[in-house]
Amino acid sequence: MDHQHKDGEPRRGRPRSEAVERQILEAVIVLLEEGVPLAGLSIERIARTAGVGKATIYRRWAGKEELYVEVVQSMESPSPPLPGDSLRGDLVATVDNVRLRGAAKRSSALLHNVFAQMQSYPKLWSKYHSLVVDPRRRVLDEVLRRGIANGEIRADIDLDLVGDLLVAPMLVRTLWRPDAELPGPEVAERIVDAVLEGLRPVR
Amino acid sequence: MDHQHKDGEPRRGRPRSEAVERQILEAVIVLLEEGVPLAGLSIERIARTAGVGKATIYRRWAGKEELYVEVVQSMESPSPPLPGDSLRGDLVATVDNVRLRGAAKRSSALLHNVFAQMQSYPKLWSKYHSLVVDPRRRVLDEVLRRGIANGEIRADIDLDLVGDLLVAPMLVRTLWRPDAELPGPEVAERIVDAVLEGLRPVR
Amino acid sequence: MDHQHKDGEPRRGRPRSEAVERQILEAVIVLLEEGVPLAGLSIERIARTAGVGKATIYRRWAGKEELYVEVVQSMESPSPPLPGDSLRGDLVATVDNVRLRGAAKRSSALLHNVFAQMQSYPKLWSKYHSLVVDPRRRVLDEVLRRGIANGEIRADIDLDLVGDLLVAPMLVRTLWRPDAELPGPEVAERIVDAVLEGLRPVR
Amino acid sequence: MDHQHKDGEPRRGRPRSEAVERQILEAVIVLLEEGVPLAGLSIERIARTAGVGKATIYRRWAGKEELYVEVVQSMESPSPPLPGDSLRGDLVATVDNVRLRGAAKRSSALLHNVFAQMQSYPKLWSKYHSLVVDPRRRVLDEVLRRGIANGEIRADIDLDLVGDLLVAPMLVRTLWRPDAELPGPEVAERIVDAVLEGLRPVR
DNA sequence: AGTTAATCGAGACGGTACGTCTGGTCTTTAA
DNA sequence: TTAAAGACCAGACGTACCGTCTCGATTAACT
Repeated sequence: MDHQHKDGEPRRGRPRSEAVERQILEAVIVLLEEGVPLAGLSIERIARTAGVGKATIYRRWAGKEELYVEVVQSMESPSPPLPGDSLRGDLVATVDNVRLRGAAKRSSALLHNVFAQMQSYPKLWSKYHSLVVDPRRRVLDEVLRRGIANGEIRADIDLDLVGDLLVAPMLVRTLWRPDAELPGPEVAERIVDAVLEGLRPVR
Repeated sequence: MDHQHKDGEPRRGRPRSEAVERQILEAVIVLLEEGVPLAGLSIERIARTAGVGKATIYRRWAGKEELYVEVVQSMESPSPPLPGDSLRGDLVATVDNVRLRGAAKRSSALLHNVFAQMQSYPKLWSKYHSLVVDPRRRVLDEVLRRGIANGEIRADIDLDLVGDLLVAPMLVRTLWRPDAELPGPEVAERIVDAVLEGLRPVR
Repeated sequence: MDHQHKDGEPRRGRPRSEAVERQILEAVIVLLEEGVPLAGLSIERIARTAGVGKATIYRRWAGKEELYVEVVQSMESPSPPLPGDSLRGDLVATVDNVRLRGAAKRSSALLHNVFAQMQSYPKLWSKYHSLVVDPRRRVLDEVLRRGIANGEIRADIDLDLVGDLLVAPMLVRTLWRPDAELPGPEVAERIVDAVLEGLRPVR
Repeated sequence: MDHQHKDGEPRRGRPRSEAVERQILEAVIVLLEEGVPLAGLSIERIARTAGVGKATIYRRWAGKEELYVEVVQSMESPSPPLPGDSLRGDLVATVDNVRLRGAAKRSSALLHNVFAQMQSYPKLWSKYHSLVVDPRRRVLDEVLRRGIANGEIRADIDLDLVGDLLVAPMLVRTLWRPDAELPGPEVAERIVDAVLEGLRPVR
């Protein structure tokens, strides 16, 4: 997000304050937590809340949207390590990682909204994908590939599709349900089991 | 959407023009198709494009959002009848119905955006759910229940979860992928087959 | 100042409020009387004081400067009629008319400042000239011409120059002296007498 | 202008660069000559043009206005010596000295503007008076006093008023006329003659 | 030769105003 | 009563300056 300079150059003038950067991100989060609807956020109001000049925000981000990506990024919890004990265990952990947990849960409505808004800005959406979604997807792919190598998963299957089968239900339940009841930790297990076994009755 | 009067009363004065109503909805669609981002739509601009006064819009809808629901609704294709030949056939038809087809495809970016925006307005989101999503879900539930009755699907399964397993991957691919490559008609088949059979190798 | 429409056309839409127009002009005067320096006036502040949206000001005037001309114009006292009894009497009345009197005196600092600022905007300065300065000058010219016709003034003299000889000292004393002691009513008489008689000792 | 230190003290640290001082003054003149309106001058722009940090300007002058006095001062041509041959000759020389000539003419618009602006800042205006206007006025007073002593000018006359009669017309023509046609060298003669002789027809 | 201290260009900082645009409401004339 | 037009208050937009404040790098004079 820092548009300041190509490194190596001597970087002149007063350096940007990191404290100010944190104040701004924090202000956005605080406002959303206070129930201000995303549409009610304005650069002007964010600046007022953060006790910061508008130019100080524009110096760092080109607009609201870029600021939002960074807010979301700053709230993402890092992927926990996989248990590694079994295929099922690894899949459950990976799928569960899609749920909103920890800091990200400070306000589920927050992420709900920020995500929604982000889709209106294709560039940002794809930036978020490459920064947050893709790395997680790669972890999932690796787990699945190991499962195929072990013979635990049929080899004649499209990894990309399977990824969606596992992750999409959790995403939809997390971000799309109007009732906003966030899924609990047992949901990942149920999704993984259903997808692994299929719907056919046990033969 | 019409806030005009309780029916039965004689309704005096100049009647509202239905042509104007169509002009307004059409103007929204035209603007979105021209690539105007949803955030760039304003009542002012819509009125200008439709050749209509702002008040004429406010007289019909309480705001942009309510107008958007009507736009989306006007673009939804009605659910086609199920083939009814087999469980797999009915599931494929139902899942495929989630894809953007026909009029809805006039501009996929359009729906993509309107959906995104809609999530920011919880009331609208739930209204859309009850109008569009829920009826389709009920159709899907019915198909699955018949499958259980036939013995084609195991009975010990949560219908709601299965619904998500089938629909969510299609939704995510349709609305969330940044590359915006819309899924083709074969995707529904692949999803249904994978979910029916599971990931386990054939025994 | 009204940029609205060529008359004759039917003029549609809500008409501009004259009350609002007065509120705006009054707000400028009130602020200046409160001692706000001209440099401290901003459209934003004027709008706030007048209880008016900024756009409402910009709809009428292209900027601060045009607004100022109208303020000055609205404060100009109309030229009083000439006594007509004698050349000297008419000249004294005309020169005295340059002094700040009546409503214009509400705050001498006001005009002092508005004049100063106006000089920075050549277009306005010349507009003010044609609206306010020139008509007065024409009155003065007429008085002088009558004086020449009567034989009370030498005929071999440049009217324009004489105009300056009479008016400039009063202007300079009114607007340029840093001590800001405004000239009293006797000054016009002394200027006229000195200019009429010349500096030469009485022969 | 130098707010640095009471002289005599040892003054440590890097001394101020005189070159920088000249660069700044020159930058102001260059910008004004390029046709930038005075209102378009900003400390930021002056600093940019001079290739200088903003603080370097503020270290020397408290604001734009103080800088302007120094610019004007640096452009004033020193009063030329009086011819001393006759009363009329000395008066013409003195009045002519009010005209913009020589370096001051580099851009008449420049002084025109700087003067105008200066009136908005009473402190500066009076500073300019004591530095530039008053000395000239004292010269004029001396000439007039000598004329009275010689019997060339009537003794019953207010010197201050006469000063204005002579100087004001030239000032007004130089700084106030919207057409900006600067007076030529013959104007001083005509003013002096008219004031000396008066408007009465020759008896 | 090293220290001290004010200077330099650069540019970040919290503010305020700019002139434009939109949101909703209100007020006019015409149909 | 509705329609189109457009004025109205409010307030956000992104830009430009204000005057102050750090930065690292000079540049003397004083140790």
